[in-house]
Amino acid sequence: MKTNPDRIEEQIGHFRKVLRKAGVKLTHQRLVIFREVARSGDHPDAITIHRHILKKIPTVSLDTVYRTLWLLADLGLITTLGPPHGGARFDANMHSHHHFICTNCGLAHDFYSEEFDQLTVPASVGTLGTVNKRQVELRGLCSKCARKKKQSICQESEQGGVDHG
Amino acid sequence: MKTNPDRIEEQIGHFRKVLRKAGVKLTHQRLVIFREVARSGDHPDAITIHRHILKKIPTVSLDTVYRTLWLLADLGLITTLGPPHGGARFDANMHSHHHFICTNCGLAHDFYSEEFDQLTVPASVGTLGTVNKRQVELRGLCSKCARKKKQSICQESEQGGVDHG
DNA sequence: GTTTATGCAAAACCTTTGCATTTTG
DNA sequence: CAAAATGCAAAGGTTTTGCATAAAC
Repeated sequence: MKTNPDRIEEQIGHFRKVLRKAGVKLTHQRLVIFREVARSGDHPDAITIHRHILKKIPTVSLDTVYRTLWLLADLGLITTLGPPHGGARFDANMHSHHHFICTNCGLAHDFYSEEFDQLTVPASVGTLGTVNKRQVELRGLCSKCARKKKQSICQESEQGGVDHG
Repeated sequence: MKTNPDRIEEQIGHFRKVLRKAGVKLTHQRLVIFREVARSGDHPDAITIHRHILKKIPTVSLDTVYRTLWLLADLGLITTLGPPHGGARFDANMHSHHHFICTNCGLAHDFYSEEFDQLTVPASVGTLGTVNKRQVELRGLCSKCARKKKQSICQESEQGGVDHG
């Protein structure tokens, strides 16, 4: 489960297959961008990825990086951290709680669970730093978006829709 | 544990105390902004908060909302969802995994736990939507930032420092 | 009264979009 | 060769900053 070279090549095989199946062209840029995200274990943002890609393809543009990343996300080859795109979101609930997050519209709903509050921090995490807060993120499709998707298309929702070209 | 009026007034009492203790002025704007974040259970972004505040203080500016939100976060009165500010972050690790997130520098490190992979989704969440992914977020200070804080100030770090005035 | 916060305007970002050119299948 | 992706440049958003005015202690 590490980002070792063998695993990355395995992932790239899958990447090629998914692109072909989706009828999407396999360009050099797309391959290098995907490899970069797969290689780096620290969940970089678009600009960090662009900086790294520039060393391999000096002419690549930032907007290609963005377009590719959202394409890969749409194809299910990568995911994003936190709520789907948009600005910082704030939370005044300082009690131990957890979140259900809709990966389509960004809805974030609190819920409570004594079981989740008491999760034991794995020993391996101790070497990374000090844990102040344990929070479970359950990600999926909220009922509203599920309904809309069923009807036809999920284009609008309370917190803003999702659409990357 | 709901955002009912009583609980909010209780939170506001705490809010006043923390501001006084920190030697920070208690302005009308700050009070209204804090109350708005406390009131809304859906973790709004700055612009959504601003829109709501405008109904109560028609002259409030968006930059005051931002300044206030980050101030409240620094005072520990509110938190942010996901990695601390910055753009979208990408993850090519499609295996079930979990994150340690440094709330200071934004470092996000994967770790694995069979126990965490198998968390039982509470029944109450079923009404919100369909869960595709369960992911635990352990939040705290990474060892690098802890070291820097100890030395003097944590001003710089790999993924960008934190400093809101 | 002094210090601090606000509002304004402008700047600095990050992200997306339209279009001519290049590349892929 | 047709269809699609890239790079460029420009626009669209969001977030931050400097400074005069206004408000809190």
